Amino acid sequence: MAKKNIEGTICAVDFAFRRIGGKYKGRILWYLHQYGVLRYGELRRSIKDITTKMLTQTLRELEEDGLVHREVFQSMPPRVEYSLTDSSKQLIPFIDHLRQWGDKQMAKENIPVIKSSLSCIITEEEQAEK
Amino acid sequence: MAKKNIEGTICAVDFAFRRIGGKYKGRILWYLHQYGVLRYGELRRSIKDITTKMLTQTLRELEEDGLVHREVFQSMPPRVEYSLTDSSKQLIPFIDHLRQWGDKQMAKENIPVIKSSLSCIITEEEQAEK
DNA sequence: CCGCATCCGAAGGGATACTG
DNA sequence: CAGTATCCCTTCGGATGCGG
Repeated sequence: MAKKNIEGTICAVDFAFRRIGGKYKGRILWYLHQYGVLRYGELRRSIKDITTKMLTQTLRELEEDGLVHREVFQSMPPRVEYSLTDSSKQLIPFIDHLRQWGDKQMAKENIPVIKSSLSCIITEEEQAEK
Repeated sequence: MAKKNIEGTICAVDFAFRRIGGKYKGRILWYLHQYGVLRYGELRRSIKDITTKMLTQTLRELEEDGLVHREVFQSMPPRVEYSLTDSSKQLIPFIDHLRQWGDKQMAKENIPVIKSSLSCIITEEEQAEK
Protein backbone atom coordinates (compact mmCIF):
# COMPACT_ATOMS: atom_id res chain seq x y z
CA MET A 1 0.00 0.00 0.00
CA ALA A 2 1.23 3.52 0.67
CA LYS A 3 2.12 4.70 -2.82
CA LYS A 4 -0.82 5.67 -4.91
CA ASN A 5 -1.05 5.65 -8.62
CA ILE A 6 -3.17 8.15 -10.50
CA GLU A 7 -4.83 7.14 -13.71
CA GLY A 8 -3.75 8.98 -16.82
CA THR A 9 -1.48 11.55 -15.22
CA ILE A 10 2.00 12.18 -16.43
CA CYS A 11 5.13 11.68 -14.38
CA ALA A 12 7.31 14.79 -14.18
CA VAL A 13 10.39 12.88 -15.28
CA ASP A 14 8.56 11.69 -18.35
CA PHE A 15 7.21 15.17 -19.00
CA ALA A 16 10.65 16.77 -18.88
CA PHE A 17 12.27 14.16 -21.08
CA ARG A 18 9.62 14.66 -23.72
CA ARG A 19 10.36 18.38 -23.76
CA ILE A 20 14.11 18.16 -24.18
CA GLY A 21 14.40 14.72 -25.73
CA GLY A 22 14.62 14.22 -29.44
CA LYS A 23 17.69 14.01 -31.58
CA TYR A 24 18.80 17.65 -31.60
CA LYS A 25 17.12 19.53 -28.78
CA GLY A 26 19.89 19.07 -26.25
CA ARG A 27 22.56 20.36 -28.59
CA ILE A 28 20.50 23.32 -29.73
CA LEU A 29 19.89 24.44 -26.16
CA TRP A 30 23.55 23.95 -25.27
CA TYR A 31 24.85 25.91 -28.24
CA LEU A 32 22.41 28.73 -27.59
CA HIS A 33 23.71 28.83 -24.05
CA GLN A 34 27.32 28.97 -25.18
CA TYR A 35 26.77 31.82 -27.61
CA GLY A 36 23.81 33.63 -26.16
CA VAL A 37 22.32 34.35 -29.55
CA LEU A 38 22.61 32.39 -32.78
CA ARG A 39 21.20 32.96 -36.23
CA TYR A 40 19.45 30.21 -38.15
CA GLY A 41 22.43 29.57 -40.40
CA GLU A 42 24.85 29.52 -37.51
CA LEU A 43 22.82 26.84 -35.81
CA ARG A 44 22.65 24.85 -39.02
CA ARG A 45 26.41 24.87 -39.39
CA SER A 46 26.94 24.06 -35.73
CA ILE A 47 24.85 20.92 -35.90
CA LYS A 48 26.76 19.58 -38.81
CA ASP A 49 24.47 16.92 -40.17
CA ILE A 50 21.06 18.45 -39.54
CA THR A 51 18.73 19.22 -42.43
CA THR A 52 16.80 22.46 -42.71
CA LYS A 53 13.62 20.50 -42.27
CA MET A 54 14.65 19.08 -38.91
CA LEU A 55 16.21 22.31 -37.71
CA THR A 56 13.12 24.35 -38.46
CA GLN A 57 10.81 21.71 -37.03
CA THR A 58 12.84 21.35 -33.84
CA LEU A 59 13.14 25.10 -33.33
CA ARG A 60 9.38 25.47 -33.75
CA GLU A 61 8.73 22.83 -31.11
CA LEU A 62 11.16 24.45 -28.70
CA GLU A 63 9.51 27.81 -29.33
CA GLU A 64 6.02 26.43 -28.73
CA ASP A 65 7.18 24.93 -25.45
CA GLY A 66 8.70 28.23 -24.39
CA LEU A 67 12.28 27.00 -24.48
CA VAL A 68 13.64 29.30 -27.18
CA HIS A 69 12.99 32.88 -28.12
CA ARG A 70 12.72 33.71 -31.82
CA GLU A 71 13.30 37.22 -33.12
CA VAL A 72 12.83 38.22 -36.74
CA PHE A 73 14.59 41.23 -38.27
CA GLN A 74 12.85 42.45 -41.39
CA SER A 75 15.83 43.30 -43.54
CA MET A 76 17.34 42.27 -46.81
CA PRO A 77 18.62 39.62 -46.59
CA PRO A 78 16.38 38.46 -43.73
CA ARG A 79 17.80 37.71 -40.32
CA VAL A 80 16.41 35.55 -37.54
CA GLU A 81 17.99 35.17 -34.14
CA TYR A 82 17.41 32.49 -31.56
CA SER A 83 18.14 32.59 -27.85
CA LEU A 84 17.24 30.85 -24.61
CA THR A 85 14.28 31.82 -22.44
CA ASP A 86 14.15 32.09 -18.67
CA SER A 87 12.62 28.66 -18.57
CA SER A 88 15.30 26.96 -20.64
CA LYS A 89 18.10 28.78 -18.86
CA GLN A 90 17.11 26.81 -15.79
CA LEU A 91 17.90 23.65 -17.69
CA ILE A 92 21.48 24.60 -18.48
CA PRO A 93 23.02 23.26 -15.25
CA PHE A 94 21.41 19.92 -15.97
CA ILE A 95 22.65 19.81 -19.54
CA ASP A 96 26.10 20.91 -18.46
CA HIS A 97 26.39 18.16 -15.89
CA LEU A 98 25.08 15.67 -18.37
CA ARG A 99 27.74 16.84 -20.80
CA GLN A 100 30.46 16.34 -18.20
CA TRP A 101 29.16 12.87 -17.49
CA GLY A 102 29.23 12.18 -21.22
CA ASP A 103 32.83 13.37 -21.44
CA LYS A 104 33.88 11.01 -18.66
CA GLN A 105 32.06 8.07 -20.23
CA MET A 106 33.58 8.73 -23.61
CA ALA A 107 37.04 8.78 -22.06
CA LYS A 108 36.39 5.49 -20.25
CA GLU A 109 35.17 3.80 -23.38
CA ASN A 110 37.92 5.23 -25.56
CA ILE A 111 35.54 7.02 -27.84
CA PRO A 112 37.47 9.63 -29.84
CA VAL A 113 37.25 12.65 -27.58
CA ILE A 114 36.68 16.15 -28.80
CA LYS A 115 39.18 18.79 -27.73
CA SER A 116 36.79 21.01 -25.86
CA SER A 117 33.14 21.20 -25.08
CA LEU A 118 32.74 23.84 -27.72
CA SER A 119 34.30 21.94 -30.56
CA CYS A 120 30.97 21.08 -32.06
CA ILE A 121 30.67 24.65 -33.14
CA ILE A 122 32.03 25.67 -36.50
CA THR A 123 32.28 29.36 -37.17
CA GLU A 124 31.11 31.14 -40.27
CA GLU A 125 34.65 32.20 -41.14
CA GLU A 126 35.91 28.63 -41.00
CA GLN A 127 33.08 27.51 -43.18
CA ALA A 128 33.94 30.22 -45.68
CA GLU A 129 37.55 29.03 -45.87
CA LYS A 130 36.40 25.87 -47.57
CA MET B 1 40.89 30.67 -35.66
CA ALA B 2 39.52 30.02 -32.20
CA LYS B 3 37.04 27.18 -32.29
CA LYS B 4 38.00 24.09 -34.18
CA ASN B 5 35.68 21.48 -35.52
CA ILE B 6 36.68 17.84 -35.76
CA GLU B 7 35.29 15.70 -38.51
CA GLY B 8 33.13 12.77 -37.46
CA THR B 9 33.54 13.13 -33.72
CA ILE B 10 30.62 13.14 -31.37
CA CYS B 11 29.66 15.99 -29.10
CA ALA B 12 29.41 14.97 -25.44
CA VAL B 13 25.96 16.47 -25.10
CA ASP B 14 24.77 14.42 -28.03
CA PHE B 15 26.46 11.31 -26.65
CA ALA B 16 24.80 11.64 -23.26
CA PHE B 17 21.36 12.30 -24.67
CA ARG B 18 21.61 9.19 -26.81
CA ARG B 19 22.39 7.13 -23.73
CA ILE B 20 19.51 8.29 -21.56
CA GLY B 21 17.13 9.46 -24.27
CA GLY B 22 14.36 7.29 -25.59
CA LYS B 23 10.82 7.01 -24.41
CA TYR B 24 11.35 5.11 -21.16
CA LYS B 25 14.98 5.30 -20.08
CA GLY B 26 14.60 8.32 -17.84
CA ARG B 27 11.71 6.83 -15.92
CA ILE B 28 13.38 3.45 -15.54
CA LEU B 29 16.50 5.03 -14.07
CA TRP B 30 14.44 7.21 -11.78
CA TYR B 31 12.29 4.38 -10.47
CA LEU B 32 15.33 2.21 -9.88
CA HIS B 33 16.79 5.05 -7.88
CA GLN B 34 13.65 5.42 -5.80
CA TYR B 35 13.44 1.75 -4.91
CA GLY B 36 17.02 0.59 -5.15
CA VAL B 37 16.06 -2.75 -6.64
CA LEU B 38 13.08 -3.65 -8.78
CA ARG B 39 12.00 -6.90 -10.35
CA TYR B 40 10.96 -7.11 -13.97
CA GLY B 41 7.28 -7.28 -13.17
CA GLU B 42 7.48 -4.38 -10.74
CA LEU B 43 9.04 -2.21 -13.43
CA ARG B 44 6.39 -3.27 -15.90
CA ARG B 45 3.60 -2.23 -13.55
CA SER B 46 5.36 1.02 -12.66
CA ILE B 47 5.57 2.15 -16.25
CA LYS B 48 1.93 1.67 -16.81
CA ASP B 49 1.68 1.55 -20.57
CA ILE B 50 4.91 -0.16 -21.54
CA THR B 51 4.88 -3.44 -23.42
CA THR B 52 7.13 -6.35 -22.52
CA LYS B 53 8.92 -5.89 -25.79
CA MET B 54 9.90 -2.31 -25.08
CA LEU B 55 10.74 -2.98 -21.44
CA THR B 56 13.06 -5.85 -22.25
CA GLN B 57 14.63 -3.99 -25.15
CA THR B 58 15.21 -0.84 -23.11
CA LEU B 59 16.63 -2.75 -20.15
CA ARG B 60 19.04 -4.57 -22.46
CA GLU B 61 20.28 -1.31 -23.93
CA LEU B 62 20.76 0.19 -20.49
CA GLU B 63 22.60 -2.94 -19.41
CA GLU B 64 24.90 -2.87 -22.45
CA ASP B 65 25.69 0.77 -21.75
CA GLY B 66 26.51 -0.04 -18.14
CA LEU B 67 23.60 1.91 -16.71
CA VAL B 68 21.71 -0.93 -15.04
CA HIS B 69 22.78 -4.09 -13.28
CA ARG B 70 20.82 -7.26 -14.00
CA GLU B 71 20.82 -10.19 -11.59
CA VAL B 72 19.11 -13.49 -12.31
CA PHE B 73 17.97 -15.82 -9.55
CA GLN B 74 17.52 -19.37 -10.76
CA SER B 75 14.41 -20.33 -8.89
CA MET B 76 10.91 -21.47 -9.64
CA PRO B 77 9.31 -19.23 -10.66
CA PRO B 78 12.30 -17.27 -11.99
CA ARG B 79 13.25 -13.95 -10.53
CA VAL B 80 15.24 -11.12 -12.09
CA GLU B 81 16.27 -7.98 -10.27
CA TYR B 82 17.42 -4.70 -11.74
CA SER B 83 19.38 -1.92 -10.05
CA LEU B 84 21.51 1.11 -10.84
CA THR B 85 25.26 0.97 -11.43
CA ASP B 86 27.90 3.37 -10.16
CA SER B 87 27.80 5.08 -13.51
CA SER B 88 24.07 5.66 -13.56
CA LYS B 89 23.98 6.68 -9.91
CA GLN B 90 25.99 9.70 -10.92
CA LEU B 91 23.13 10.75 -13.16
CA ILE B 92 20.49 10.75 -10.45
CA PRO B 93 21.06 14.27 -9.09
CA PHE B 94 20.57 15.66 -12.57
CA ILE B 95 17.52 13.60 -13.34
CA ASP B 96 16.12 14.84 -10.06
CA HIS B 97 16.86 18.41 -11.07
CA LEU B 98 15.13 17.80 -14.38
CA ARG B 99 12.15 16.32 -12.56
CA GLN B 100 11.82 19.40 -10.39
CA TRP B 101 11.92 21.57 -13.48
CA GLY B 102 9.21 19.40 -14.99
CA ASP B 103 7.07 19.78 -11.89
CA LYS B 104 7.32 23.55 -12.04
CA GLN B 105 6.47 23.65 -15.74
CA MET B 106 3.49 21.40 -15.26
CA ALA B 107 2.21 23.67 -12.52
CA LYS B 108 2.64 26.75 -14.70
CA GLU B 109 0.82 25.19 -17.61
CA ASN B 110 -1.93 23.72 -15.45
CA ILE B 111 -1.19 20.18 -16.41
CA PRO B 112 -2.86 17.82 -13.93
CA VAL B 113 -0.16 17.41 -11.30
CA ILE B 114 0.63 14.16 -9.61
CA LYS B 115 0.54 14.05 -5.83
CA SER B 116 4.14 13.14 -5.27
CA SER B 117 7.19 12.32 -7.28
CA LEU B 118 6.65 8.68 -6.49
CA SER B 119 3.11 8.45 -7.69
CA CYS B 120 4.10 6.79 -10.92
CA ILE B 121 4.85 3.67 -8.97
CA ILE B 122 2.13 1.13 -8.41
CA THR B 123 2.84 -1.63 -5.95
CA GLU B 124 2.24 -5.30 -6.46
CA GLU B 125 -0.31 -5.37 -3.66
CA GLU B 126 -2.35 -2.60 -5.25
CA GLN B 127 -2.28 -4.40 -8.54
CA ALA B 128 -3.49 -7.56 -6.84
CA GLU B 129 -6.45 -5.71 -5.33
CA LYS B 130 -7.92 -5.31 -8.78
C1' DC C 1 7.56 -15.05 -13.76
C1' DC C 2 10.31 -13.36 -17.33
C1' DG C 3 10.72 -13.06 -21.21
C1' DC C 4 11.07 -13.88 -26.99
C1' DA C 5 8.99 -13.83 -31.95
C1' DT C 6 6.25 -11.90 -35.30
C1' DC C 7 3.53 -8.70 -37.58
C1' DC C 8 2.21 -4.19 -38.45
C1' DG C 9 1.14 0.82 -38.19
C1' DA C 10 2.90 5.35 -36.79
C1' DA C 11 6.32 8.50 -36.37
C1' DG C 12 10.95 10.28 -37.06
C1' DG C 13 14.14 11.77 -39.98
C1' DG C 14 16.96 12.34 -44.68
C1' DA C 15 17.49 14.16 -49.72
C1' DT C 16 16.30 17.21 -52.85
C1' DA C 17 14.19 21.06 -55.06
C1' DC C 18 12.15 25.44 -54.67
C1' DT C 19 10.68 30.45 -52.73
C1' DG C 20 10.11 35.40 -50.66
C1' DC D 1 19.22 34.24 -45.61
C1' DA D 2 15.76 31.61 -43.77
C1' DG D 3 12.98 28.89 -44.57
C1' DT D 4 8.79 25.37 -47.43
C1' DA D 5 7.33 21.36 -49.81
C1' DT D 6 7.55 16.76 -51.29
C1' DC D 7 8.95 12.15 -51.42
C1' DC D 8 10.67 8.23 -49.31
C1' DC D 9 12.96 5.16 -46.09
C1' DT D 10 14.08 3.64 -41.54
C1' DT D 11 13.25 3.20 -36.85
C1' DC D 12 10.24 3.13 -32.93
C1' DG D 13 6.85 1.21 -30.68
C1' DG D 14 2.24 -1.38 -29.93
C1' DA D 15 -0.55 -5.92 -30.10
C1' DT D 16 -0.64 -10.52 -29.84
C1' DG D 17 0.71 -15.19 -29.10
C1' DC D 18 4.03 -18.60 -27.44
C1' DG D 19 7.84 -20.76 -24.36
C1' DG D 20 11.23 -22.15 -20.48
